[in-house]
Amino acid sequence: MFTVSTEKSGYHHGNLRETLVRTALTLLEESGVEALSLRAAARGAGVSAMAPYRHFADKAALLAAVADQGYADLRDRLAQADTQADPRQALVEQGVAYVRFACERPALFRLMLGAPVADLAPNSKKGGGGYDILSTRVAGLVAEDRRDTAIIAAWSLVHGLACLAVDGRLHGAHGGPQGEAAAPDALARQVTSLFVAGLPA
Amino acid sequence: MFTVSTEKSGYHHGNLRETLVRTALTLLEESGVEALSLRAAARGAGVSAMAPYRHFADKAALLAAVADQGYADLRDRLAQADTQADPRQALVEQGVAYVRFACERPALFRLMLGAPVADLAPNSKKGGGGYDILSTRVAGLVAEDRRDTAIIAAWSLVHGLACLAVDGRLHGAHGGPQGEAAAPDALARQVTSLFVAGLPA
DNA sequence: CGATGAAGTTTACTGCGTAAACATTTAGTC
DNA sequence: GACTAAATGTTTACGCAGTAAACTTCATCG
Repeated sequence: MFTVSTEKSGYHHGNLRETLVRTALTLLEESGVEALSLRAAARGAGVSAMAPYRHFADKAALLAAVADQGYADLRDRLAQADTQADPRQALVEQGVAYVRFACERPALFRLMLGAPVADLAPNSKKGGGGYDILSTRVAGLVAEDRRDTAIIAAWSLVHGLACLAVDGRLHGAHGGPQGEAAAPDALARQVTSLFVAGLPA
Repeated sequence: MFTVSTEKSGYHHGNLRETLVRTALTLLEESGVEALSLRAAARGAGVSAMAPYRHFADKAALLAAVADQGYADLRDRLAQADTQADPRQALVEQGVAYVRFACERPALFRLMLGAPVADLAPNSKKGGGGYDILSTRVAGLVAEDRRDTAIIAAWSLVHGLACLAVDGRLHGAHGGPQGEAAAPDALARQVTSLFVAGLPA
């Protein structure tokens, strides 16, 4: 039997894999993607530059592991937001939660839902990250023949708003002189409300 | 007066800046972002590795120049799509054009509308890339008090769908056994139609 | 106790972005 | 036409990145 020792014993770290993922996530969120390198993660974990290769095939594999953390988090948030009496209200709250997640953790959000980094993240596609929570909620709101379209539309709407907000494309040439855009939270609520209101029963 | 000689004369290239942008765009679209380096662009232009620095402050500046090409292209496509009698139809066509652009030139689309690369691209924000075309069309469809919301919603919707399609997140756990997702074109039409239909007059 | 294999280290190679110093050409002036 | 300055390319060099290969340490099992 093997004990997954959490101690470090000088030479052997004991818990490198998890430490690397944690370090990488911190690096990502505090200094951006461009600061996230295998070597930097190794440094942060107090280990030699090549050590990560004992736990990850390559950089993409580490990124995938970090992304997976994010999928679980996002899923939790959506599930939390979905606890509303009114189904339409629940959908709106999911949208707000999605956008809020993106704005609070932009680099992680981009890693998770931007250009695919590897096929190694189990939850990277439609099935993960709480997609089912969103789609179930939408499915309960529209007739079966428009169900698929409505689900994709709902996801597209909040995903698009999240991307635009995260990438700073909602400020500039809008209303006011210097276009002080509304907080993404509020925007998410308005936009998803508009969408939900227009949804055919 | 100065003649912008298009000839190359051995040592002096004569037209390096434009050649670099063209080469970079080709590299980007044929081999992806990761293949697009200053050095690769220089190689493609048949010039030394440092030559690009005479025309671009850094890599970000070159990327910004490439992106600007894309903004003009996208703008043209939206303008073209907007030539429809029925204003709602015109909006739908704009959405389809937006998504089609993204799917046909995914790497360029990501460069243009993904994580901002520099503030050097004149059209990178809301004001460029045909944002005004979309927003004008939407503005004509809804009452003034919901105008701003509707504009952002419309952009979010098509932008989100474009991102999801480009990043391959519309396949997988959907309808069919292996989820043969509908063509993004068709999806775009369905989704934007649904949105337009639900828009309050 | 000694072998085995997992986990870490060192060394090395290539490509990248960038800075600095140098070389070549073109343009503009006497 | 020769002289000079500015623009444009080139060479050299540095540090950092990802990764491959060979070596080292150590915990475990027979």
